[in-house]
Amino acid sequence: MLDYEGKVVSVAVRVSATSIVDAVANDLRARILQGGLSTKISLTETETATTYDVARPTAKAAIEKLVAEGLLVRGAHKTARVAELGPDSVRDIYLARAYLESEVLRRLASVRAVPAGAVRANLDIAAVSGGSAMDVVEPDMRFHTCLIDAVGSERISKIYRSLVGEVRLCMTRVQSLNLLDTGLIQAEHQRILELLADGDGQAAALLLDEHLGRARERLVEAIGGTAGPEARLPSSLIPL
Amino acid sequence: MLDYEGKVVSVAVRVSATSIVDAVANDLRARILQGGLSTKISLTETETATTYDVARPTAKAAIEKLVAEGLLVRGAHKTARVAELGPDSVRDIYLARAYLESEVLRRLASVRAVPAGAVRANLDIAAVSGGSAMDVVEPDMRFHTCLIDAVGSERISKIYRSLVGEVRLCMTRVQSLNLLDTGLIQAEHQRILELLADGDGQAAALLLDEHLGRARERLVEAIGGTAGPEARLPSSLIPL
DNA sequence: ACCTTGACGATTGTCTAGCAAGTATTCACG
DNA sequence: CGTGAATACTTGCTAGACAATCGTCAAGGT
Repeated sequence: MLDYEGKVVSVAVRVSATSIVDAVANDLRARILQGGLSTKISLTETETATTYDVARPTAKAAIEKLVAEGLLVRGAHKTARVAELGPDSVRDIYLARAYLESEVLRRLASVRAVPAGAVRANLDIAAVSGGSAMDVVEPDMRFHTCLIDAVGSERISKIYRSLVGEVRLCMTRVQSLNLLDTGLIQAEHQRILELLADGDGQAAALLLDEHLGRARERLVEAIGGTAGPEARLPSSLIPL
Repeated sequence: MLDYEGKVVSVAVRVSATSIVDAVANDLRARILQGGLSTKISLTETETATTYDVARPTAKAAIEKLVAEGLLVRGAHKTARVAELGPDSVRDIYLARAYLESEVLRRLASVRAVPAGAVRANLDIAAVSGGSAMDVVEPDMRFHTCLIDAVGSERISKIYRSLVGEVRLCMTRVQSLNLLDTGLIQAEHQRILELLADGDGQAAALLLDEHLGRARERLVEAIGGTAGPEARLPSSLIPL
């Protein structure tokens, strides 16, 4: 269950000599993001310790790591659970995303920078057009992450990554991910890249606001909240 | 040394029933931000445990908390030290600040929102005009924090607070804080607030970029780097 | 003289064991 | 059926210990 065979062969094939608590935290995070853990079941320290065959302080540290990341929530003397992430949290996460990405687009457009990774990610979105809707999540995330990383700021990238973790967390809550048309996503991404090449940061930021706002309200609706007006399609792209 | 008398009276006067590790982390953070700890001295786990009279895992948790905040750095099996924060780190921190605050100003201007707390903070800056240069740091920080908090996003505020912690950390490295004229700071803040009231987000964002860019390069120069061209005064405000 | 290697101290990572305190559940009783 | 107390469970924290690793430094070989 853990990619860590015993304790003696800590350095065998992998160059990454991750600590035990990191290994536990990583596997736990993967299980959470994959949706294997519901918000109802409780993540006891002793329970996680026994499942991973580690001591309780180690499991405790791993849990606290994930709590700091926002994927788990825990009160004092209370057992940890997977974060709830209701409609208000989703809106807050997407608002923070929009703040970061809007400004990033403006600054990228001011130097007419079109990140190569984003172009490739958008091509990958088109490639999986026929597959499952879940397969589009990864390239979609990669597109936005590449935009953020293009500014070359260590802290901005770190901040965005924590937000992405929460986004993926609330996406696992939605089983049917047919929230958006793949073609629409790809087309809007393409337009954003074009606007970057044109140096029109203002238009790119506005389009991104639309893009994220629609995804946000669709996600809110899928979680159980009431979708806002941003959920509707743009008038120029409504299918006949 | 710790506002926590023994272990039995965990709830005595303070309403804040902080845990022991939080109390240690808070006091440690205060000492770091106050400049009481240099980057040269090493923060050993056992050392911290003995000074605060707690067990080693408790001190370890507190140290790891501060490492996660970015105030301490520590490699594997290596002792923790106060973060170095050279010129490149300072530029990265201020870049992230600028990204967040620029977009915040744009959105605040779009609804012509002028946060009352920011107005008050700027008045406080003018009030301490005759005092020490160190006294202007607190209202200055408060001005910018109020702008961020005005958008009402829990995550954006949290993100910004972590950046502010790092800013204050590298400010403690500079003993002589005569980096900027108090009058200039106050005047630019005032102009930003006016632009918010006018709804001109673009101009507010540009002025903020100048404002932060100048502070950033002055700070870079003060800690040993070579200041960029942003350090100079605006042509309209150069004193005769 | 320089480089490699070995040893040693210091520090961290992890474990075991346990006690105290707080929370949640359950069960008896009115 | 509702309420309060007893109980089990979980967490917060401590003490002690051992292994692994890093840094330094000295000894030895080339």
